[in-house]
This record gives sequence, C-alpha cells and structure tokens, in this order.
Amino acid sequence: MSTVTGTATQLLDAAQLLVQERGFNAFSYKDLASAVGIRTASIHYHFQTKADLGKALMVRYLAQLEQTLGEIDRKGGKNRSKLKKFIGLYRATEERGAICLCGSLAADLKTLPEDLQSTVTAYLDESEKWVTKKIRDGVRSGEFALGGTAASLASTLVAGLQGGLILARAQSPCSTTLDNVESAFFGALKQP
Amino acid sequence: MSTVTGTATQLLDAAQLLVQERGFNAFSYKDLASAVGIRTASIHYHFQTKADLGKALMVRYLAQLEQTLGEIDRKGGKNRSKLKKFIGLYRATEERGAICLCGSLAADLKTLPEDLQSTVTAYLDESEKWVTKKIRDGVRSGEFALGGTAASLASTLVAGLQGGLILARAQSPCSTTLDNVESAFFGALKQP
DNA sequence: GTCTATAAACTGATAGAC
DNA sequence: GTCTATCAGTTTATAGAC
Repeated sequence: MSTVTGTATQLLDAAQLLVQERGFNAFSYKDLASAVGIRTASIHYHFQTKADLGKALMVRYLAQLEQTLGEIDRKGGKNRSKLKKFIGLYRATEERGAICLCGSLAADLKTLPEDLQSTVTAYLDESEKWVTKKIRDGVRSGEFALGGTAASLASTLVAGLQGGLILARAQSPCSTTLDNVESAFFGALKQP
Repeated sequence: MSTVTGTATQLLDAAQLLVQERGFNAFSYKDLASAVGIRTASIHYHFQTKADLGKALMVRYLAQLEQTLGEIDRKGGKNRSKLKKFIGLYRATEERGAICLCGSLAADLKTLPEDLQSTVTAYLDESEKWVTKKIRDGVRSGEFALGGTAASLASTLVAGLQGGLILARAQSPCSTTLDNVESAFFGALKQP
C-alpha cells in the first residue's frame, strides 16, 4: 500500500517549495539536503548539477499542468467554469504564500541555463494556448461576447495572475489582487 | 558644466541594472566592482552591506517614481493620457529587456531584509494609489465610466504590467503582452 | 544510494596601508 | 576613497569508501 516516496521525488518536492518561496538563486544544495535529511553529496547522485535539478523541476511542473488542464477538460462544464478552475490553481498557490514555479524562474530567467529557459517559455505558451481555446469555445457556443481578441485576453490574464501572485506577498496586509484580476477578466467577457 | 558622476551613483546605476536583469541574489559585489571598475572592498565604503545597497536602490527608485508621477500631473492633459504615460514607463523598461526593479525584488521578497521589503510594498502602494486617483478623476470629469471599482482596476493594471514585464522576456519571440494589458485596461474604462 | 572528505572557487565583509 | 591582503563561511561539485 504505502509507497515510500523515492528520494528523487522528495528532492523535487522540497526544491520546488524552495524555488517558489525564495527563488532559484536563493537556495543551495545545503538547504535542500537539510530539508530532505540527506547530505549534499547525495543530491548529486540524483541530479548531477543544479541546472539538471531545475530542468527536472520544470519538466515535472509542465507535465502536471498538462494533466490538470486535461482533467478540467474531461470533467466538462461551461467554459466559464473551466476558466475559473484555471484561476483557482493560482489562488491555491497564493494561499500557500508562494508564487508560481514558472513565474519565479521567469524573474531569474537570464541567470538560467538555456534549456531551462525554454521550459519556462513552454509553460507560459501552454497556459495561454489553453486559455485562448476556452475563450474561443465560449464565444462559439454563445457563452461569451468579445471586445478584443481571445489571445490578447488570455495573455492579459496570465500576466495578471503571475504578476498578482508576485505582488500579493508584498502587499499589505492581505491582497485581493487575484480577485481583481479575475473580475476584470470576466468583465471583458461580456454576456452576448 | 560636466558633473562627473560620483562613485556612489555609478554603483547604484550598475547595481540597478544587475538587479533588473538578474535579480538581487544573482549578482555579487564582484560583478558590481568589475562593472564600475573598482575593487569589491571599495564598494563597502559606499554601502557597508549588500542590504544597505538594496535599500538605497529602492529609496532612489521610489523617489524617482514620485518625481515622474509629479511631472506627469503637472504637465496636465486628460487622465487617459496620464495613464498612458504611466504605462509607457513599463514599456521603456521592456524595451531594455529588463523588468521593474520593484518587481524583481518582489519575486525575491522573502530573502530580503525587512526594511527593504517595506520599500517594495511602498512602491507598489504608491503606484496603485496614483492610478486609482487618475481613474477616479476621469470618472468625475465624465472621461470614463466604470464597471468595477477604481482601486480594483488599478491593482489589476499594476499586476498585469509587472507580470507582463516578467513574462515578456520568456515569451517567444517578441511579446505583445503589455499592449494586451493596456487595451484590456482601457476596455474596462468604457466611454460613458 | 548514501556517506565522509575534500576540492576550487566564490561569497560578503574587515583591517589597515596609501 | 581606493587599494591590497585576508578572513571565515559558503557554493557547487567530485572521489572513493561503505
């Protein structure tokens, strides 16, 4: 029954937390080792370099996104409620006082190895593509009426959510930014 | 005539560039020293600790914001054009391939000394307060008609701009996110 | 797979000469 | 104000025993 989580997974989990809370350049193998309860040298057995760890982190994060979006799609419902579920993913991150792994890496982008940078790009593209499709489907089915283009609205939403998460931690005392981003988004999707 | 820029100012200029391009935890006194052409020990004469440097950076950045917003106000014109000038500040940053100093620090927030954190908060509050006022003034003068509240729209705009800057660098090959954020914003400010 | 031990480089920071 | 010299601590990473 109880599958003991492998060390590699434990390392990824702890590293993801550290990146989302502190940033890729603000945590060390020492931090990670003490979080998991092994020595720094042992981390290198699983991830030879820190760049490899970062890559593995984003590969897993992207796969999780694809799975989650697939589940939202399979469960059906209105496009509006699918989009609300998407926004809910960011809300959950905010409640943890964290920012998106991808947003954190995007802020440090120029310090990252190139193949890690491209994974960040892929995550953002995937998100926007999915949101764009939901908007278009909603327009086609008569659920929404559009002011601008679907792609433009989608990119605005993703930027607002990522920026909202990053700013939320800095705002006093508790932020309603994600709420505002959400209502502005649905405000732009007027009922036809 | 020609005021030779003091070393402290040169250090602030170079450090600001480094933070906006790489992040606060991703540059060292060594980087900074070689950028300005002095030795690392000399930096400590001007800024005893890296935290002091960060604080000075944000204090100056905040003062510049206040000055710039003051100039926009003094020059007069419609609230719409004032808001466009505000958005233009972010556009200029994007063109340099940089992100906002404050956005960069916000992403690393939890790793910063507390009095630096509070300056980040102050910058964001100041920005939102100013935008909120322009929206309200525009509503009062009949320039805009509002869907949501002014404060909510302002917070959405700032989040979209900050997020837009951070994501712009990661998006292929060149991003129109700031354009999208802008048109979504003015779309919410319908003509009455 | 995890350990100890160690390397080589870098970190922010200090002391003191000039 | 800037330098040289140096510090103690940290960083990522490797070699090799268990």
